[in-house]
Amino acid sequence: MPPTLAADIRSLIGQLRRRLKKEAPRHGLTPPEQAVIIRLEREGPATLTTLAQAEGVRSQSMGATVAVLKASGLVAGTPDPNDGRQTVLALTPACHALLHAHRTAREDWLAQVIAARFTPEEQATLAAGVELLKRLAD
Amino acid sequence: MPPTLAADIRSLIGQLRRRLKKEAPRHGLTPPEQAVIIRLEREGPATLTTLAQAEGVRSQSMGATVAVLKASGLVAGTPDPNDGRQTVLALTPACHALLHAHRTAREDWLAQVIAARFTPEEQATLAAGVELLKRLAD
DNA sequence: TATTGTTATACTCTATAACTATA
DNA sequence: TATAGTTATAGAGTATAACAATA
Repeated sequence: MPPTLAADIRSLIGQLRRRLKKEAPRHGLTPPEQAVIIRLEREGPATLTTLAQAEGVRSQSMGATVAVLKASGLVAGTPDPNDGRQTVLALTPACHALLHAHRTAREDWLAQVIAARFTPEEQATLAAGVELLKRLAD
Repeated sequence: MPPTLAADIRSLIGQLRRRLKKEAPRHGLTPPEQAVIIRLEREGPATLTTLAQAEGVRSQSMGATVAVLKASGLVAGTPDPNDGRQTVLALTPACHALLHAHRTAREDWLAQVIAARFTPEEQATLAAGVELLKRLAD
């Protein structure tokens, strides 16, 4: 049974994606929207093009995602004073507050499952595996 | 920085999905189609409902995926003699031949990347991490 | 009645192409 | 010309709802 690992990964990605999507209604954010918020929180303000490159999508696709977040009041854009073409995107104070409330209430389904159903050793293995999978995405 | 692992996984899934999709044109199969073929090869013939449950999608969605594979001549359905409602789906000889040719030609992009860019130790870590991620998909 | 599978329809995510505004 | 971003359009993947055929 040779190419098991590659085949496993292919199958796994689709299933995890659907699983995450199924939980999305809990916080009202789709997976791509979550990814953008996570990135802006960790790495600070960014432009549309930068976000698109980081997530591996076209600027048009990222534009659609960001437009929803702007309409929800979670992300705001301010014009770059040095370059009139660029808009710097950042999380709003309301979004920061929501993230904090969400975490203190332990509402993150995925984080809870990881904490509840995996031993510390397994969590370490999981983290190591995730780091390696990131390399596959490049 | 607490919920890093969960956030990493969320971000990772989307990126890996887009990466796999980008390679799909090489073999002419979309990720869901690949998943079905992999499953039928490993576990043998199955019904539409069984496949849908195993992949975590509705039977309507699986029906659409299988319809494409049937039209391509990779999957064939034969009526179950015991239960007239069911159709048993299986890979065609042509599909088996394609899979074999594909593997001997080492054309699987993902399998090649794993073999080339990961040490045996890393591959073991990767395999362990993938097993744990499978549990998350339940 | 319950189950298998199909048809119709809609929404999300992403892509390509064509455009505007600024550099 | 080149880059940042927008608008228009299309396709893949999946869902819900309603149905037909068989058990």
